[in-house]
Amino acid sequence: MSITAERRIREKEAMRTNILTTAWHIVKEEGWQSLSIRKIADAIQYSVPVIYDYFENKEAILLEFGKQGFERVIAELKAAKASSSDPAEQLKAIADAYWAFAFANKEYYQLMWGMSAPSCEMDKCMPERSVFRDLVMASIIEIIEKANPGDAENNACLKYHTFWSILHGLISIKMVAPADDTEQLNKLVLDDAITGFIKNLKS
Amino acid sequence: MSITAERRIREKEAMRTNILTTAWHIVKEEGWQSLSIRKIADAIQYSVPVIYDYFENKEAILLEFGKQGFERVIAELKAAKASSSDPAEQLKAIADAYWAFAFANKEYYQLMWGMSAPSCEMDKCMPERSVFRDLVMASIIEIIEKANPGDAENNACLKYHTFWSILHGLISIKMVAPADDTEQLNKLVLDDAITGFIKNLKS
DNA sequence: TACTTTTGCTAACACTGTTAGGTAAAGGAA
DNA sequence: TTCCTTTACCTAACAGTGTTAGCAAAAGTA
Repeated sequence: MSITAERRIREKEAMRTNILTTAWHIVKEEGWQSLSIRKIADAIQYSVPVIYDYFENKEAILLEFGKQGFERVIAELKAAKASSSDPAEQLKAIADAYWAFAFANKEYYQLMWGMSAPSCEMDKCMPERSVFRDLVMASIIEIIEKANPGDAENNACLKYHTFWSILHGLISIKMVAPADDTEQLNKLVLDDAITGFIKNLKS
Repeated sequence: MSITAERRIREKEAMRTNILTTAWHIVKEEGWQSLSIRKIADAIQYSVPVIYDYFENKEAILLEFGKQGFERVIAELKAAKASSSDPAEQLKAIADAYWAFAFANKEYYQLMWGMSAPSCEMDKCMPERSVFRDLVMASIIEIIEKANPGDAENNACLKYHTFWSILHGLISIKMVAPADDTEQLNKLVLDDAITGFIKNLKS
């Protein structure tokens, strides 16, 4: 490969990330609803069709952000799990990390869980979501089984589903209808549930 | 009021409901994303601006459906509560009714909880959602307190939040990423939680 | 009959996502 | 350097979207 070809690949990559970061700025300031190809083109000072040299269509851009979101939250959940070896602490850390991610990056969360604009088609094009689910499920079930070694396998599965639906439920309720006085209450709900999952702990 | 004026009011009302039912058909067949004023106008065989004589804008139409959705689900939850006097049965009936409503009317549920197209602005224009929340909260807390007369008031509130976040969490997870093998598991999660809320029952 | 209100339309504006087709620059080969 | 091909980029357009201005015809009222 010639020297110029390398530079051109580099430039192409730079343009791609330029488009993405510019789009992200727009979304952060105006929300998913008002992200448009023309706004991106204006912001990067190129004409509209240039965008289509780097992304097949608008959905491809959204998909890229969806991927990013899942990658980031997976990383943070792994870190949270690794922050302790005590099952209850691990579950609390995971809940905290997921909660923090959701509200520090509402745009990601909205996109990932279909709470933004054109997310109906997101389903098929989002293997990341399935990967995320399986990963989280396995990880949490492992924690719960470690804490309750005598339990049947079904039981851990049940507790995982309960844990995860509480977490996701609290977050998505708060995200769609924010009420300011439920902060402590929500923490309490989670803590209560977690200690419930662990109360058969051997030690 | 003259006789013709009565008829004209009646006709105006008929046109309004015609617009709404036509829009509902479109949504049922093609989803929220592809509901447009022009499609409605085509379907009712009128020109586009006629729609604006009956609704201020598109959002007003969506809002009307949102209102409808909340009214219906409130009615069904009331019926569910009235179907028994045993607290555990009441909670189960409520969970069942809410679950059934969500999946029998996905379009309503998506609109009501911001899982469709232009729902970001829905917040301000949706007192129905607050009314619904307060009503359900009071109703469920009453059931839980009846079952656990010795408990502190806080405890019932906690249990309500847990119950509702599990219910909403399970539903919205299943709605955005449908997995077919979780039907029984989800029921089990709910039943388990409910018996947990009631286990201090006096009788 | 004359006047007013309502009803409904055509046409347009300002946006969307997307693409066809052309131009000029850049890269590689002789 | 010259020729050719590829890439980069643009203008202009198409088919949609929500929304509105302005006009013609019908209906109601006096």
